Amino acid sequence: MSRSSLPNRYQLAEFGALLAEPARAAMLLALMDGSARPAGELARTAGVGAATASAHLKRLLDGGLLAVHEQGRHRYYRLADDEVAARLEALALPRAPRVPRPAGSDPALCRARTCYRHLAGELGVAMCTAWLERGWLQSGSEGLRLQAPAVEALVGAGWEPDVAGRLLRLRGRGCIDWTERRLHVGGPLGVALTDAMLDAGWLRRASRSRALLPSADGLRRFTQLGVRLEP
Amino acid sequence: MSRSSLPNRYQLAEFGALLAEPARAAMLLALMDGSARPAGELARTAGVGAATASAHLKRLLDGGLLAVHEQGRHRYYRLADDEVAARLEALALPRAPRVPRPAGSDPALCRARTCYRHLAGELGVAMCTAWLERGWLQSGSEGLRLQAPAVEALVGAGWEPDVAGRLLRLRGRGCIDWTERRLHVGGPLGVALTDAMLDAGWLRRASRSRALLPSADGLRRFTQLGVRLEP
DNA sequence: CATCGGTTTCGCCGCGCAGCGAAACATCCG
DNA sequence: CGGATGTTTCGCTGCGCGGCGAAACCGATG
Repeated sequence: MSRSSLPNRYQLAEFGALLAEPARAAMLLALMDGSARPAGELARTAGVGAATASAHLKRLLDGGLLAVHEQGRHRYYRLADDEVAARLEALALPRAPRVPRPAGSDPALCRARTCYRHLAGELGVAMCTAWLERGWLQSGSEGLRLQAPAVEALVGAGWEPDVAGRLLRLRGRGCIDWTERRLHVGGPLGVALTDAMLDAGWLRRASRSRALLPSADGLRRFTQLGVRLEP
Repeated sequence: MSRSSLPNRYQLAEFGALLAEPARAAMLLALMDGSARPAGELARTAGVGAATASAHLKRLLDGGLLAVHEQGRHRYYRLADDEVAARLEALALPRAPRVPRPAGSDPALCRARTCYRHLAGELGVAMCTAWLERGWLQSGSEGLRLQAPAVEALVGAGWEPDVAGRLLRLRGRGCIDWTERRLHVGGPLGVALTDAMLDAGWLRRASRSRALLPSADGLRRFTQLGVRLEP
């Protein structure tokens, strides 16, 4: 049991090499808030092509800095663990104990966020739970389907009937939220629902993060539709 | 005043690139104890040629990770500041507040050490101070010269007369100790004195560090010669 | 003053790797 | 099923840079 475990020259060099490329550094920084992001988004963030990004992500994965979560045709990359995040933070802030997460991305402060274009976070989970409970969502062999009473309620809340009606033909997929570890509505249905909520002004995208901010009117509407946020 | 200063991708990549080469990583690790080492020694430690090492040291210097202290024809490199050391330690130990310095190199525990082949550290400073005070060392325009009474005392302490006598022809140079910030005897005289003390068994080299361990007999001899170590 | 030893500069070689486009592969969609 | 989208693999090109030997530079040495 050695008291202090300084890395040897090769371990240190290997870690440094992983940071040494601006594209990789950009990817790591983008993931510092604990989010999991698909390869394509990281490629755009880093400013490189998809092929290049894939190679970088493979290196970071092999190097143990990233973990991957496969979901359909997407591959969500995130930092491997808190230790990696702590190392990266240490490079920036030599003496500070821990840097607080950016407010917009802190799971405790961010009640809603996008999970690749559909609503997730606390609000997404609450909506899924409530609608399953009252039968507005039905889970079948092909996934989640929205039911007619939900459409009526949405039209009653001001949505265009054709927009709401189209939702009946879309399938949803149960998606486990990273931070909540509970189910929410993904798939085409989840995306369409989220897009419609954005159009209706119930939600607003935060500028540079994946956070979604419910408006005051949106919160009222959600309450009307049976979706309650715990205080 | 931004509250948390995460580096941008280029700063992070630049720092990583400096670590990315095993030779550079070895140099940095060798300097983690706060020591200042000449370029040649670092080249040997890293296992590369002098030319290659010089290029690496230049990069580390330009990158702000090292500082250099020119002393005659030697160039002593050390970590630029505590912040750099803290960063490197953080890479190894994500959560530990600070790693204690290796015992052998801790200035508080190491009473004597070599400053490029001559005696430095607490013991070196004490010897220089005492001998200047009692006139055994004289500071002239050409540097430090040992005086006859010192030679007599050394012969009385068991040194060969010709070994001790040769010291009269050698010049010493006042050398500021890094950790003590006080004068000690460097130059040919300092080296010859140190070599003779090693031969006489007053000092012993520590295996893998620059520490010098005075023997029990050595401590007695130093006391006889007017050199007192503060407790 | 001639010499020696430590260090840096210069010139060259060769490897590693980042970047892209094209193509292959997988998944999802209506 | 056929088209669309996200991702990885493959092949290729070019740059960056680590390595060394030779030579230049400088201070120290006797």
